[in-house]
Amino acid sequence: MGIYICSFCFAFYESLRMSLRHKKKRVTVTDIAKEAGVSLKTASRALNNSPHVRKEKREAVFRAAKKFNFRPNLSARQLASNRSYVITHFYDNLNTDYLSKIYTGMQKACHKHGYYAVAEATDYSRKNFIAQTLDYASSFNIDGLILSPPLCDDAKLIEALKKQDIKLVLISPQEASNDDYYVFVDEERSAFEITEHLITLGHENIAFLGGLKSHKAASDRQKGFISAMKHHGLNASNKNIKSGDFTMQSGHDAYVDIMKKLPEATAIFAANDEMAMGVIMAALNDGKKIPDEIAIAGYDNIRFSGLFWPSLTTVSPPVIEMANYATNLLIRLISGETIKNKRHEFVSEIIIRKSTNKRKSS
Amino acid sequence: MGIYICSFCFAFYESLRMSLRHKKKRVTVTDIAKEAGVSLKTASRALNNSPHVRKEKREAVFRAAKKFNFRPNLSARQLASNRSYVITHFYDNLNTDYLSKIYTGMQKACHKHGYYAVAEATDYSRKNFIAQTLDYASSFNIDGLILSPPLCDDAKLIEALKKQDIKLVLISPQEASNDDYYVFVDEERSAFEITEHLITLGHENIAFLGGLKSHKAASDRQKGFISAMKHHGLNASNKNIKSGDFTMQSGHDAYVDIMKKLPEATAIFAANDEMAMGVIMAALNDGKKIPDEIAIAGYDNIRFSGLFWPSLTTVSPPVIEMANYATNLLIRLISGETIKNKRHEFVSEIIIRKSTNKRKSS
DNA sequence: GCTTAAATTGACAGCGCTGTCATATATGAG
DNA sequence: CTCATATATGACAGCGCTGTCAATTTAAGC
Repeated sequence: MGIYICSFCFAFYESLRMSLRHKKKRVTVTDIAKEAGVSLKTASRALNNSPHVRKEKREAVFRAAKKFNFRPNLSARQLASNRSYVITHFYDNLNTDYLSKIYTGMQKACHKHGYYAVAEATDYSRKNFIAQTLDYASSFNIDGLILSPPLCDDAKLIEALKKQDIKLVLISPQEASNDDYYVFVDEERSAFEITEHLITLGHENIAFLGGLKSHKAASDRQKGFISAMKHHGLNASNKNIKSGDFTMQSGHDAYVDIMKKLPEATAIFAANDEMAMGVIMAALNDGKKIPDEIAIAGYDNIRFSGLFWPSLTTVSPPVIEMANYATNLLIRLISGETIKNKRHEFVSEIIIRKSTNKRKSS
Repeated sequence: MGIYICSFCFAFYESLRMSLRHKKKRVTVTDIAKEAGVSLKTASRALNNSPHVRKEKREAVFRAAKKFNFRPNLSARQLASNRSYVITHFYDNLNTDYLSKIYTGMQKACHKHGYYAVAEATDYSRKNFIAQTLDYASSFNIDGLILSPPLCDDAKLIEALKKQDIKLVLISPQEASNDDYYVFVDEERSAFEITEHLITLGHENIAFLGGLKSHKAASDRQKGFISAMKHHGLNASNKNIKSGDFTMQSGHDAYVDIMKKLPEATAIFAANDEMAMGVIMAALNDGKKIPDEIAIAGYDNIRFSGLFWPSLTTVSPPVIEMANYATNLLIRLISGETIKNKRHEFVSEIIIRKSTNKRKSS
């Protein structure tokens, strides 16, 4: 006769052992398969939306999964399929606002497909930057990468990643090659629209404050401004086009300059919100009432532009949606789907706040 | 005789097959073990810093790992050890600046220990918020959670997570129980110091602009202000203590109020940067020179405070370091280490910029 | 030297899933 | 009804690692 252990004690011992090992009982595909009366593999197929499963069995599997509140174990899936289910956003950018929005968009898409979203800061200026990036990608066995400016414009990096067979989707590249997948936003159009908004309000002498020349977005915004002005028979020349460096300070300085050379200006459109805020501060300091004496518009819709006083009329690029789309696209690429449209265009929203108003006839 | 396949063709076929299956050749622990002349398990132990490995063998293993540029496969590790190696930051907060800093700090710590950092937005107002959070944690098999305000103050949530045996570390909880692990920063001390900075500059009539009463940080900052004033024999009463709601607009309004009731004020210390910026704007609008006619200090060091014009003297809480420490602590907890100090205090840095200066004797 | 305890090591199973490939079943053409 | 073809299903191995536990080596004590 063996040793007798009462079932209660045994259960107690087991539960103690379990709790010590921190193992929670997991529901596995096998459990689901048993419940649904199919094989392990069929259950797996059903759960992965394979088309080769008969309707009744598929439904039985989903019923069982729901009943047991089944969650696939990602680690096992990763190991078996030799994929990481990790999508990384590589960035080198201090704009936390922008980064957070990208992350939010990625998350949304990743969550839906059982992927992990990871954001990874890189030091672009580092010597062996590309080698380190590749090293990282292979060590974490990254399935796909989202690249935002400025990294998405590094042709060498992109080439190296492609060679490693890592799927890529770019966000707002300055220029993309024909075989790049990317999302972008029509800057020129939005700049046109917000300029038109100012014109509709009755402004005729509008100054534009541009950004760095090397920055494609800045020159697109300038193009939009110019064409809106011309379209309405208004002047757009050196006299009312200035340029700054995207900082608040440069917005401040530009205001002073504009008021000296174009004192009749009743509106200023700055190519980014920070400069617009600099303009606002200089204008307030100058004793001008905003928006009654001077209307001010920005671009980007940074978080602060809504909190500012007065709140800023600006252009809001749909960064979250872009990142979400890009990530969905990336997941489809990873899954081996063939994709017709390698690029997708987004349109920004014009957000009208308190810094612009009808021109008061003086 | 079998079928003859020339080795060249075979190699070609293999490489084609590999590339089609997207399988890169992986270096595994087995390879390392062979190279180092030890068993698989000993190599595994060495790589995991187990103390039960002789020095020579440990070194041989590390040499081999280095030679082959070995990276452990996290999925396999996760699966075998029933841990996810994922640490998640749950948040419900719109302040992207703060979130990014926390993420950066987590990343640093996670990277060092082979963990993934994940940030997960939650909707705190949702009805079944706690159930959903638990569901998420179990589905992703999360090892540990970082909680920041306001989630770190939800006693019910914390209790539910603890019951699930999920390790927790809190960042800046309003009040923590004795068995919580958390990091925090001494707000009162920093408020004291920055007030003292203003006093040292010669200011005597200093106004304090507080925040929401319910916010512990705000009342700590106010305490620091009061004790610094008293310590230097200066007045701190209803006359020079106002309160706002942390918005720029409320800073603006408070300035107007202060100048009406305390026109002799030469310095204003606001309990957060946004209100300080509102104060600056109102002061500029009022024709005051900053910092010569009025000095202004804030609190938080949000990204914008350095870009503002004039740049803002403020208190910079070491959020990145706090998150990094919290994550390291969490990893130690997960590893089963017993920890003596459940709490860790941080001290903020006072950042002196252009918005404060010596009081000009009028 | 021998004995005993402690430290070190290795063999092996198995985590939960997917890929492969062989088998079973359904469908359609004649 | 038969055979060929397409579709659906399941058995099984194995991804790379860690936990368990037994075997081996080393150190310590006398």
